[in-house]
Amino acid sequence: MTRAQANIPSSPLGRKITSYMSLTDEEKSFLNELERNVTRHGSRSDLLQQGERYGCVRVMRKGWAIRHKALPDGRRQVVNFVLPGDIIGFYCNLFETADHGVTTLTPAEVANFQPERIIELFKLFPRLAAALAWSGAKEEAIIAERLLSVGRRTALERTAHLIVELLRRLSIVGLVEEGRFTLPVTQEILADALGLSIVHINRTLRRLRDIGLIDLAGQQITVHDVKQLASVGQFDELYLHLIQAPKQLEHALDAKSDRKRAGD
Amino acid sequence: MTRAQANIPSSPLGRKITSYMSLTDEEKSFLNELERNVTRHGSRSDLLQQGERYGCVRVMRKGWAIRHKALPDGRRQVVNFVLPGDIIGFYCNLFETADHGVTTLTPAEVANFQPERIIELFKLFPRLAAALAWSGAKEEAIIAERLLSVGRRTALERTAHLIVELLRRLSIVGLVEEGRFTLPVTQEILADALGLSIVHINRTLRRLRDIGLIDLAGQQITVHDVKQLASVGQFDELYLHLIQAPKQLEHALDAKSDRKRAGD
DNA sequence: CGCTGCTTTGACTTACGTCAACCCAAGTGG
DNA sequence: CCACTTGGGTTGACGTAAGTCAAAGCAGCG
Repeated sequence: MTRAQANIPSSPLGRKITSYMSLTDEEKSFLNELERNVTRHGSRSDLLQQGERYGCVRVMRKGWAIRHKALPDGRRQVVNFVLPGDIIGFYCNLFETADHGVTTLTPAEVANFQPERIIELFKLFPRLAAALAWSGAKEEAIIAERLLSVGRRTALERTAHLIVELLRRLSIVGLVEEGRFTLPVTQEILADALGLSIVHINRTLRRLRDIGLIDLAGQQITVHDVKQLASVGQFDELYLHLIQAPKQLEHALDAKSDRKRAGD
Repeated sequence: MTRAQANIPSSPLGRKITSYMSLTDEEKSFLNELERNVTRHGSRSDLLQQGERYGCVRVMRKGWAIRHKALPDGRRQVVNFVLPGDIIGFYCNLFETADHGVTTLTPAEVANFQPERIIELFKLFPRLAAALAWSGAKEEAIIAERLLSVGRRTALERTAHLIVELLRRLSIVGLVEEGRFTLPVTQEILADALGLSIVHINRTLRRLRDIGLIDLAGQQITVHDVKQLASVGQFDELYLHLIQAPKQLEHALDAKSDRKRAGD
């Protein structure tokens, strides 16, 4: 790996981490190296099936996917959306078998690497390990917030909340323009994400349109007034933990990792 | 720290990890050291309040607690139950502020340590770091399963499912005897955990009693036929990931950590 | 041009929520 | 020792948000 390549993290994962923590060259090149093996997948293809043995760790480079769980009789719950830059069940890879499936919603570009490399990462780059742990914690926070939605918010609130969440998450990776973004999702999938029936989601979206909060044209959704939509969904920024620097992390790691970084 | 002390992990956390991965003396004593500072709390006391800055990392030694999120208008969702041996929002401690609260349900004994020590742990004991990551992943899996419950299971199924989950989780730490265990929980809390109203939980429990699947006497609950209750709740062992050894983890860490462990 | 997969809408059903009592046990204080 | 409160549990009557069923519209596509 060349030095030049190492300096600019070309990996979405690297870019994501860089956004809240500065990386050493060694770390960057390790990440780039990790994401070297990229595969392409069609729309609606299973990257992982519930009950299957885990294969490799994956990072979403382009496209959308969902993590979902199903009951024996077919009822299904979408646990989370996998957006560009997201890791696909990072920790889950430590498990023997998958307790959920992962399916693409669009054609997707995915980076793959062996789980052993995670262990390697834990040993060689504790800062990266901690950063990824942080990232995993954010995922948990998102799922917990969805649980709050499904358990305690009304259909209208839930739907509004999800739209704002996606808007915010997509903004970070630069996929929103003036409140407009692509939502490559059928109403069935929205229903499964929000614990509603397909018919009810339809009516709820219609209501949001009628109120004038959103516009839907095919897969393009436009949010006219984020503030208002957020307030309908009782959206509280807190859980996304977008605040750039987890100071504690940065501090502690910088201060004491000088030994390891002496070579730079 | 004495050598003798180091050999037997007296910490619940240590015991938990030992159950699926053998620890070196160094690792054990580090864990024991971590849990040295123990505090006691009354029933119904907040260990952490939503919106508050995180203080320290906590491990539940004795007693129950809940992690919960609330909406501005008071509606509340219990995200998870914290049982003896559980870490309280391990990763969350990397965040600036808490997006959820933690409240004890019983008098509790809690071990506390500074978040910096996690960083230390990441640097000095990658195996422990990975083990804790695994443990965090299990927590995420539990929350995801609860999301499936709240989103897609009926009230009866949900309730049955939760009871079986608690039964299984408590068995691991030896708190179940012949299908009987203490459930230090009001119906209001059950309702908030399952996204139901308090009245409806009451009727649902009654139904479970009428069918003869459970017995409730005060805070003692007895499960007569776990198999049947599990089938009512569409309970699938998979998500708890109780399978002892995460082989991959154990393997990878053992094989390559010889350098570090040379001293033993 | 007739699939097939998705959305939309109306009519009706139902699981679950709300309201409002009443019960019971465990304090607690006069 | 007994009133009185307080926090929970239990039950009935009734309301409603959301589900189900069913049919019709509407692309895209071989």
